[in-house]
Amino acid sequence: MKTSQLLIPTLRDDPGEAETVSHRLMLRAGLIRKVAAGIYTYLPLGLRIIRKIEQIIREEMTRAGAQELLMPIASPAELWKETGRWDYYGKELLRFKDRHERDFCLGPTHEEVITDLFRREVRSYRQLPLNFYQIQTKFRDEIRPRFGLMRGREFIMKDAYSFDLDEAGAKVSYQNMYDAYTRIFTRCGLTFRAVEADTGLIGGDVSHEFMVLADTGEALVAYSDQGSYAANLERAEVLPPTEADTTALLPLTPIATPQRRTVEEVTAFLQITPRQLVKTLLYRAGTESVAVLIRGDHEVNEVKLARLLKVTDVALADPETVQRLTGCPPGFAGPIGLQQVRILADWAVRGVTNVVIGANKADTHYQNANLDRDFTVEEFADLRNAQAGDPSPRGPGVLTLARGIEVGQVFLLGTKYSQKMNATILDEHGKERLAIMGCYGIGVGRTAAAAIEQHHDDKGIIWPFPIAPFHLHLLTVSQSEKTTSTATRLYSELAAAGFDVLWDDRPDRAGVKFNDADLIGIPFQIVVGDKGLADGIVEMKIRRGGTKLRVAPGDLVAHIRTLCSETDPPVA
RNA sequence: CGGGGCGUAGCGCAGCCCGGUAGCGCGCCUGCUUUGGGAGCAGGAUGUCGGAGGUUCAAAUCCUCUCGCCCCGACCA
Repeated sequence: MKTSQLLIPTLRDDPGEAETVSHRLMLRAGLIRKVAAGIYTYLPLGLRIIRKIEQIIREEMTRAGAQELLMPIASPAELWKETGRWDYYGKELLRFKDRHERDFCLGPTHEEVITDLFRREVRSYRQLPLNFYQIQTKFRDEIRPRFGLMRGREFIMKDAYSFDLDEAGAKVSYQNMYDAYTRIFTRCGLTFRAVEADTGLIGGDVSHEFMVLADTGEALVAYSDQGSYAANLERAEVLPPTEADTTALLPLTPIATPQRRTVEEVTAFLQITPRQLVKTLLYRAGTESVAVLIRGDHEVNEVKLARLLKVTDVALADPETVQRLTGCPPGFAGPIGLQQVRILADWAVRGVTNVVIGANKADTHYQNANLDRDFTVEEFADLRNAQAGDPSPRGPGVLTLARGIEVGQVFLLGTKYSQKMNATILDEHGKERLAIMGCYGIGVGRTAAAAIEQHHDDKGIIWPFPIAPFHLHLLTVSQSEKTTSTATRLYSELAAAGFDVLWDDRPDRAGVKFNDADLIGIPFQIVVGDKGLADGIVEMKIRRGGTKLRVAPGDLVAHIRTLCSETDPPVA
């Protein structure tokens, strides 16, 4: 295609609204434009990238035996009420009424719709396993959309749903998708890691997230430096401490700590380290309040806490509640004499002696508090975030933390949806059984954004070849008849050889074209101009690394073929 | 929802404190020259100053309300 016929509104300046690299470059390279917060138009170049990623997804989903269908964006409330998610999903679910005052929502995910289809249309185990997928626009009314396509409200998602007769089959389907995702992200040229994940609102038992490693990622990943263990920090397990602290117990002593509330303030005031202090945090979990004891140098993992308490959500108690339960303002709560709530503790609290704790009295702490002697704990559990240096919970090594962008997630759902919606099939004995389900998502736009986060330099984007909007960027830097005719010939030769070619045929100066080309980031630039043609060559520039080559026009196709096969990632 | 910031030409911004005919750079249009890393000269077009109300002889500027957007946090496939 020719630049003169495409809308590619590149920007010289960084738009003020964008902070992250991918958001900025997507706007500057003319890939997207914002319509409202978290809602974007894909311009021609941006759409081509989306389509390339979709194509890779389709090929791999087909290879994995999944079949494509397309569900509606709007779905009726009744289906959501069947599973309870009409109430449970909260404000993220965008609801509206039709002209008959019937409740509808825009689909944030499609378990209900696909399960409804399945129960109506599939009767026999002979038809299983089944895996349906679609690539479709989703809507989630996110609290805070941000970073362009990274966290939009409206976004393109590939979602797949598997149905099996039994657990064993479901696990095969799950692994099958896991493998397909690995191929997809590899083909997209991404450095990623599959990590164990929490299941959140979707539910189910087993889940992995595919994380593209990047400093701008919103998620934290803990992984073993030597073994294969890797998990989202929300999920990463921490083993109980193995060594007992045998320090001699000292007498419990109250101590005035005026206005010292935080771990930093108290430890600085008493000249102790954070691990010599045990925090007492009051949480609201459903209708209950609980106290959580945790070492001063640790952080409570609220996902773990919620899972232990079997609630969907926990939050720190507000100051009034703290005052009511402990008799003092926040900052001085402690386990001694705490009557009205259950006291839970992280494993690590068992391994420390002579610690500082709050005294449930304003401006007062205790020193040398000791478990069992001075206070008791109802239950110990893994309640903290893993930290760098913690031993890997499974396999060798210690944990390292890194940031990641979640581009995909796979879930083994079990019967969570099939049970609520009564999606049954007949087994070989003619008996009804609940289908075992899995679901699998990929954020298409987010994958594009993640690719930019991983592949760019100070001049612009450097697209991995397989998802580049075009393979080759033909730049004519002279307006002469000779240059134009050579370019015209090359343009059709390269297209005939199977390459997607963008020809910058604008009458602009060379510098403008070079800068735009670097910004847009097509992997190979081919520069045709009078200067080179006088020597009988055209110039090739490899965007990644900037290597320049001089090639005779007649050798160009063969040359690019060789280069492509050497490029990392290779042509699919 | 809490905290912070911003809405002035297509983009980036100044002007606002201290009220007095709306500016700069880039881009855009016309012409000429130029043409291998964001050209030069000359001429030109483009604004409900986010919106509503108020104060005032006079509001981009002061006051009130409101809408939108960005960032941090809470939240989240």
